[in-house]
Order: sequence, then structure tokens, then C-alpha cells
Amino acid sequence: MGRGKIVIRRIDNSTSRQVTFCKRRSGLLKKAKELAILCDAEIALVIFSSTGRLYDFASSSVKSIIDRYNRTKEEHHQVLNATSVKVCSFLMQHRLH
Amino acid sequence: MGRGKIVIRRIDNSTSRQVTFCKRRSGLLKKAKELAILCDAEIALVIFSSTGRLYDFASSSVKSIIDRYNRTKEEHHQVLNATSVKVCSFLMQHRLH
DNA sequence: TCAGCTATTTATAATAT
DNA sequence: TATATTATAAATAGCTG
Repeated sequence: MGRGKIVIRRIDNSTSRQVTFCKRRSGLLKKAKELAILCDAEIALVIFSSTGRLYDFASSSVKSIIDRYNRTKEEHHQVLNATSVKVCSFLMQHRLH
Repeated sequence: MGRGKIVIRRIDNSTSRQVTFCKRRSGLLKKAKELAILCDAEIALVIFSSTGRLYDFASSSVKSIIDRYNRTKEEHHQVLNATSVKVCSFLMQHRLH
């Protein structure tokens, strides 16, 4: 979306990298907000610039979304583990008989 | 960006909310990736759909970015606290004299 | 550097299949 | 209900003062 097409690779020139960062960061934050509102989604977005500055957005709070993220990931692990156990016992039974 | 202009408010119709969620989610994830690459930024994006499904992107890993986020926030608190202490002592001195 | 401008590209809302 | 199309809105790359 601009005067020219660009390829997605690190921008070498540090000035234009900074300008692009500023423009696209605000675009990304805006779109995150819009998605959260339009679709009733819970969204957390954390951005560190290459100079270490922090920018963030969260539809509720970053902390609560991170907590939910961790809980969800744990559940996934449990599901995966439960499946693994089943697969393992299946394999073992068929080896042993 | 579409056949018509829309206002940013929760989409009532659940079917079109789902369709919009799907389209905009993929757009948001794409733009997060682009920003990370173009500008050498560290980005974490966590999205929970209204039905509780999790989608995420992280330029490195969500966990490491969350850790960095927490560390950065702690530093901010320390800075704020240090400032508060100074302001308080200034105010107290000027009250006491 | 640094904030506008606009020609283009890109994203997507509505529609069609 | 899911996928593809297309007209249009929105984002933004490079420019300009």
C-alpha cells in the first residue's frame, strides 16, 4: 500500500526503518482494536521496537490474556499428553501380545 | 476496505461476525509478521475468538516476549516509584519548612 | 530529521457461486 | 456453510517542503 511495492525483509536504512515502524505499528494497533470490537475477541499485542521501546494493546489487560494463554497452552499439553499415553499403551500392548 | 464502509462496533449477526473474524484475524497476523521482519521488532500477538479458540504469533516465542514484557513493566514501576519518592520528599520538605 | 501528501498497493465488505 | 470474486475503503511507500 504505497507508491511502490516492497519485499518483506529487514529494512537496511535505519531512518526509513524507523519511519516504517512508526506507521505500521500504529496501523497494527488500530487493526487489533478493531478486530477485538467487531468480533468480540480477546486480544493482546506486545511490540518491542529494535531500540527496546515497548508498545502494547490489550482488549482487557495484557496480564489477564497472558494468564488465559498460559492456561490454554497447559490444557493443550494435557490433551497431547493424554493422547500420547493412549498411543503408547496401544503400541505396547501390540508389541507384548 | 470493502464494498461498503463499516462502523467499528460488535457485529450482531453471528455468521458475518465469524466470517469477518476469520478474514481480519489472518490480516492482523500477516501484518504482525511483516512488521517484525521489516523493522526488526519483537512482537507477540495473542487472539482468543469469542468461542475461546486461540490463535497466536510471536517473532521469537510468546513466552520469551511475555517475560520481557513483565521485566519491562517492572522497570517502569521502579522508575515511577523512584519518581514518586522524590516528589513526596520534595512536598514534605516544603510543608515542613 | 519530521510532519503532511497522494499514487499505489493491500485488505476486505458485500456478493456470487 | 465454505470458498472465490470484485468493487471499494483503508493503509502506506516514497515524495515534498
